[in-house]
Amino acid sequence: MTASTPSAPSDISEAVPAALLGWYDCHARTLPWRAAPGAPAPDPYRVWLSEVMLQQTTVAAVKPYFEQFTARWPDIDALAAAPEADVMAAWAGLGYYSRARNLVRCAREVAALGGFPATEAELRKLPGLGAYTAAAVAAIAFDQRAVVVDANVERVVSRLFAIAEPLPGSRRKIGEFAGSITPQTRAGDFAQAMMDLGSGICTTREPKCLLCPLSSHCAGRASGNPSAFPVKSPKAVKPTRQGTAFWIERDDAVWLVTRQGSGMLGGMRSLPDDGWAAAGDGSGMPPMPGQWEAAGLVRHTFSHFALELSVQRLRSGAPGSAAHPMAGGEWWPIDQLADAGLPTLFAKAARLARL
DNA sequence: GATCCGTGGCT
DNA sequence: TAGCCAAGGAT
Repeated sequence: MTASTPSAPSDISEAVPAALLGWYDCHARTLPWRAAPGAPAPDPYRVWLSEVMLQQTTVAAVKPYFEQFTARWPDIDALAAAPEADVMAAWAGLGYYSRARNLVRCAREVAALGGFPATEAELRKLPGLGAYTAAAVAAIAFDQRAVVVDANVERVVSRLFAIAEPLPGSRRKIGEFAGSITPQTRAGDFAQAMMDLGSGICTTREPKCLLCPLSSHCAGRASGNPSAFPVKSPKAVKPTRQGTAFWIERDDAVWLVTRQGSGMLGGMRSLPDDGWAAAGDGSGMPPMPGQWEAAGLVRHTFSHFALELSVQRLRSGAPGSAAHPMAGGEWWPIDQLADAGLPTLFAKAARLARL
């Protein structure tokens, strides 16, 4: 490294982090899981929990869940001791439910270890921690120098260096450029500063270059059209599937099942259905004979397909007149349905059936 | 590398 | 408003 004055660094690998951290010191967002710029690192448990919740999920959606989780399970030992079903129900509505299953597994592993490992490589071995989350926790909770690359960083770096190669093929190149501007110190602040910049300034549409601390270094801005970066491959169109869900009611209770496996909504409580998740085109066959009535249609869009869910309702008459219609479920009091932890699709279906 | 896996906010 | 997309991970 050639000589350069700290006040006016000439090399981009020094100028960019210096400018970004200076901006962050004044403009950092205040978030429930975050320490102030320059402050000691926060509790690794809270950093980890927030990072998992924030995977593909907006800050606005995460905030209430983070508050509820930390109030109910204030530390790793409390979460490790929680029944998995309670955690799944508490996660309901947040989506990507494999995160909740891995959250419980991870909590139990970490509790058995006596605490979180403090290195990126060890963190990476834990369930639910991929390259991004391991780097983020290492940097934010343990002040380890780690190259943290999420969608924000991909966007900022793609613009800063005007990377023409489209995602996802450009990931390796983006990682190398990100590494070139990641400082040796203040790793956590740098990572969070990149995310704040990507979230509030270097936004997907109409980036606010006039407010950007990196604008003078930005090749994307110099190109005249920073919004053109990152270049992305066209995405596939979502097919539409049809399915049917069944509202079976008796004695002010409804029959709920718990979904098996790790597929769609795996491990979550739900209404019985006709297998649309696996079959792609549900048979519509009810699980038992009776006077079924159409309660309506729910339209719901998942990550990779849209669903038109027909909701069929059966009010089976005299209380206690029949045995359970199926094995593997439970009668749930309808006035306590909010506590069942139904994923959003089935919460919509239940709302329809109760009208 | 490609595919599967949710949801809600924003424009 | 209908589409776009967000602090990704597992397989």
